[in-house]
Amino acid sequence: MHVKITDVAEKAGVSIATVSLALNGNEKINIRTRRHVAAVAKEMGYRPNPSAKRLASRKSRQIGLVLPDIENIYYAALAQDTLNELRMSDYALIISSSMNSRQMERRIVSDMIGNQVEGLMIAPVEKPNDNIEYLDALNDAGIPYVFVTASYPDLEHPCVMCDLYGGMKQLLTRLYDRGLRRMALLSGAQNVHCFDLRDGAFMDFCAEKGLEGCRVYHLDGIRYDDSFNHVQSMALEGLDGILCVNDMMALGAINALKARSLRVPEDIAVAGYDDSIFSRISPVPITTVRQDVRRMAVSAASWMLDCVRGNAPDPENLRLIPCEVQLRRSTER
Amino acid sequence: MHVKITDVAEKAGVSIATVSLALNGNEKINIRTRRHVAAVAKEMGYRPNPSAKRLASRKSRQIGLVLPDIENIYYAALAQDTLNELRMSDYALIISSSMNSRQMERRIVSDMIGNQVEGLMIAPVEKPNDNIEYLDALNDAGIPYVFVTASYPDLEHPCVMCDLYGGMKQLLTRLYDRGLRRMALLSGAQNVHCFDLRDGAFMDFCAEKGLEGCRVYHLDGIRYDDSFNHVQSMALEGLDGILCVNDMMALGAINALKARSLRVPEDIAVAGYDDSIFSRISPVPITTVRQDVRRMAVSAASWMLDCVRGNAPDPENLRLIPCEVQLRRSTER
DNA sequence: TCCCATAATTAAAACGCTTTAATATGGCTA
DNA sequence: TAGCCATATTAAAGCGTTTTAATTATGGGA
Repeated sequence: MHVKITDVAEKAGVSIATVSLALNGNEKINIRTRRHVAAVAKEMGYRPNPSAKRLASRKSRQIGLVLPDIENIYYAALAQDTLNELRMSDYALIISSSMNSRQMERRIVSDMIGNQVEGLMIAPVEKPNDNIEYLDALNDAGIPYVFVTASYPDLEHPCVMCDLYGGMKQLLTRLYDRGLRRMALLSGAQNVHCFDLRDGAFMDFCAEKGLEGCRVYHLDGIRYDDSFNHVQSMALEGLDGILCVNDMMALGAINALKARSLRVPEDIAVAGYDDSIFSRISPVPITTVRQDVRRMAVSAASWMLDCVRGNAPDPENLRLIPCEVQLRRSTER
Repeated sequence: MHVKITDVAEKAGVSIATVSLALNGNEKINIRTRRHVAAVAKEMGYRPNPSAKRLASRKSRQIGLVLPDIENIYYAALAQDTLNELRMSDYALIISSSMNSRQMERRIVSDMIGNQVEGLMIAPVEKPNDNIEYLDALNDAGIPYVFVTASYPDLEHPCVMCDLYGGMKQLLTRLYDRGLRRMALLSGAQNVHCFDLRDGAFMDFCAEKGLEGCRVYHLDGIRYDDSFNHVQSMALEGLDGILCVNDMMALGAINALKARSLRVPEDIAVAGYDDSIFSRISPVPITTVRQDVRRMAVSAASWMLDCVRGNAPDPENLRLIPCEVQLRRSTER
């Protein structure tokens, strides 16, 4: 039914060892033999059985990507970019999504280990203090991993992420220059690194400048409704700016402010984060901070490929990726 | 290093055949032995090598999902739902995205075949008239497939999708009842089934009601900018409604109308499709048609699982899934 | 006690590839 | 001409399971 290596060997008049070596481009095999074998294989439509290949070579040729939420536009972009990055390699990408559940994340990682991925790229739901168990499992199994969209300097894991702290600082500087003095940050759950970083930048900045009355709100969720509902009922006295950890939330804030008959940016400025489509479709274009997701994907994938291929991974790939402020009308006063 | 079946067999005091059969729940093995083996395996942390398993049983235990664009919220939802649906099965889902390129789609399908998926779920970029080549390949390889979010009655392929035609008809009926008589439909490229269906419903409806001056525009893309730019420059005389094939485009239309100092819905009504987040975050909540993506994913996955498991697939799963109109303010006059 | 049917277990043959150590070939040198 | 060496090829031993046919218990009836 299916053509296998023995068929190719027979037709090409060589041994299966030669076919295998030739097809894998082994230099030991005479170049003319290699070409001949390749031609015969192609003619016969030979496709090596991946399971057999994996078993014999003890490599799964698979890399896992664990996402918190594939329906989040940001992670979807990460998935697409990673897919593209690995497409030309001989590694397949196995994508999974935990729906923001730590428990699910653990199960997924466990399944990935069971499925013998050679490496794992993890965009963690939370700072993995109590996830360490699965890191142990990864270490025990000798599976290289890299955190994406997260960074844990204190835990010394390989991480690639954008400089959220720096991005927030830059944004604040620009807003400060525009005269904003009392701002609120609508953030996500505490102890989630990507929020903690921006919370920290916010508080540090306010402390540096001696700004009073600035405040961080930790919302339960980071969707449109979460910020909309919150802004609808929050105390706004004296506030001249609302920052959000993503653009969709910023849009929620804008719409809630409008519902309260407040104008953006005249009465109050609003800024988002990520430079996603939401910042551009807003009735008032939203000032935001651009994250270079593509570059993040490329760095993480390159690092991962180095690891699984046994090359010395380039530490350059683990460097923080700078963010860039995009000023738009929502903060022009 | 890694514990394998021989280790378990030795420790349990049985043969590897017994271990294999026991672990796979074969009734031939005494229930006590099964339990004993299971206990030993668990204690030793035994995880069968998936490659060996796949090779020996000649099953890859993998199902592929080919998407046109994973960054599109609609397909991302489909991916998540499918992932969830297969999670409890013993099949892994391999997700890939073609970035709306037919060529890429072909390559992906080819790679999936090479990777020996047992079944394929395809959300095709275009009506597969010239894709038939890869369908041949699938048939030759005996790989069952099902189209999702697409339906080709004339080609007689298994398909699961929402009733886009019916949904559009329902929407038009509601709008007609509200007095709309001259409408424009902003659609996507021709010969893409999911657009063709709605275009057809639109034209059929207009013909039935004898509406003059209704018109379908085939835009190059179906993103925000595509509709925004189009509406910015299109002739609006006498038009009382603009329909779009998704909510993001409807939002683009609304914003473009606003830029032209036209009010929605007072001056002109706007409707979208999908009932996505965009219809709710709009300054004017958008009337739309809800597609039950989850149900579509469940149906497709169930059908696929039946196929790969060798069960007779339930034709019920291939039935058109009804759509539901969501009336919102953008069409209230 | 013996036999036989039945239940439970196992030996051994795949599965289709990789990889290593060994073999064959054919100059070239001494 | 024998001996070497470099190059090219191959035999054969895995890799860790599943699966089938064969073997070995088990126990109830004659």
